[in-house]
Amino acid sequence: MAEPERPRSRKRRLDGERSRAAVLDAAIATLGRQADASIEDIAAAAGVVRQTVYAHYPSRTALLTAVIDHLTTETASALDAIDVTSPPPEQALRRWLEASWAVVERYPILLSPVIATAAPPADEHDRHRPVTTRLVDLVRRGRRTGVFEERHSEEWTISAVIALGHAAGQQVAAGRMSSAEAAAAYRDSVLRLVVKLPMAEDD
Amino acid sequence: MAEPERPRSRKRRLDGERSRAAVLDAAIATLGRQADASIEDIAAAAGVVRQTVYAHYPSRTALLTAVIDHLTTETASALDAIDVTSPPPEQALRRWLEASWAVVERYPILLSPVIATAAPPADEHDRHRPVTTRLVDLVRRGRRTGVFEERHSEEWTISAVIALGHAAGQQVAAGRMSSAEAAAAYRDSVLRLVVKLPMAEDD
DNA sequence: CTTATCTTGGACGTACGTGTCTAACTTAAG
DNA sequence: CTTAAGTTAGACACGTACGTCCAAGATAAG
Repeated sequence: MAEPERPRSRKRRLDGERSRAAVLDAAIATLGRQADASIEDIAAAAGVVRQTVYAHYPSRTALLTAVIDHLTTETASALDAIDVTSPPPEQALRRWLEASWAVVERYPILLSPVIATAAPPADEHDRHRPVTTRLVDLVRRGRRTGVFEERHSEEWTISAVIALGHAAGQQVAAGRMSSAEAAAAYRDSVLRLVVKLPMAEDD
Repeated sequence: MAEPERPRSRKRRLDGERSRAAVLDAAIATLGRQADASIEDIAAAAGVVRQTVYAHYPSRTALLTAVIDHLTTETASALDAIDVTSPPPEQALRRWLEASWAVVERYPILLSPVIATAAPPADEHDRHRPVTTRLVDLVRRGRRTGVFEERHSEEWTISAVIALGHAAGQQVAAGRMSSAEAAAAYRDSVLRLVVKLPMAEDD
């Protein structure tokens, strides 16, 4: 965390940083396709050799951690770019859905069990919590203001939104829907599920 | 399929069949919790030793196939018990949801990637298709009769229903919702998503 | 150009899961 | 009780992935 990145030695080659980034990208892409990909697979995808991976990341766990950290940072900044707190909840939700879909499309690994399962030893059980945090706040606000459905628990709403995101991502991955179709279906479905209807229905 | 189960040898011990069933049950339970459980794990859960598993199932793949076959049969018969073709689509969907939730609750492995991933070599890519087939037919009928939403593709509806089932199952598994809560949330959410609203909204 | 960094190839040890075999034992079936 | 079915313990071969070490070659930095 508090690492000043002190250039203590006189020579540092940007050569190294490039291959380090290549390995990280390859890990994200490869693990997104195959959650149990080996270091060998990742190295091949990065165009390097297994030992080079270990030169930058001491262990598989370390690489996994780096992947998750990178994704968390990227996602957080992508979601920070949108304002989700001031617009009316429905509008904010639309923006959140659009932004998060874009991120998921760029990093399909986010929908893979790699992230959830990769909790090393006794780390936080939800590393990607910083991402859903904004959604949680948004849902709470929508409920407080009376424009979001409150029939079921808040957590159910969150998990339903995530689950529909998974479904949309899988449709695209399976080639059964275009990215635009999936995005629209995802958006419409979530809104239909979350936003309270104009007139109250019976039970 | 057409195996007369001929008692060709003079002695057959029901002892064997009991442990065979124990292994199968243990495999279903264990793989439901941990998709990559070893034969050792399954054997331990069954109260036997690894070699005993191999005495009944020649390979891991064979065991997996047996698990899937068993689940397919069980699920099919559970869903055959309900009539999903004659009642009005919404009512039929309610029944389908209730029945399929009961099955999923009994066999959490159905929501695990074990089933989808376990396609051996060039087998059907969807072994559990016989289960969703009924849902597909039901959704088609509801669309034709004009009571189900047609805004997005049929396949999206199916995959959304499955995805919400996953979400509900995970909530229960994580202890965040009771089984009854999850069932209700699942049912309500699917209906809200699938059934056309009384009055057409704008775009 | 010199030097330290980086990558590479080769080899090695370890751990784990699969699948097979065999001999000894328990136990249900006749 | 006798016999064959079934389970067990032990050992083995095999493959795969992880992680480490080292020496040689390529290359960017000064």
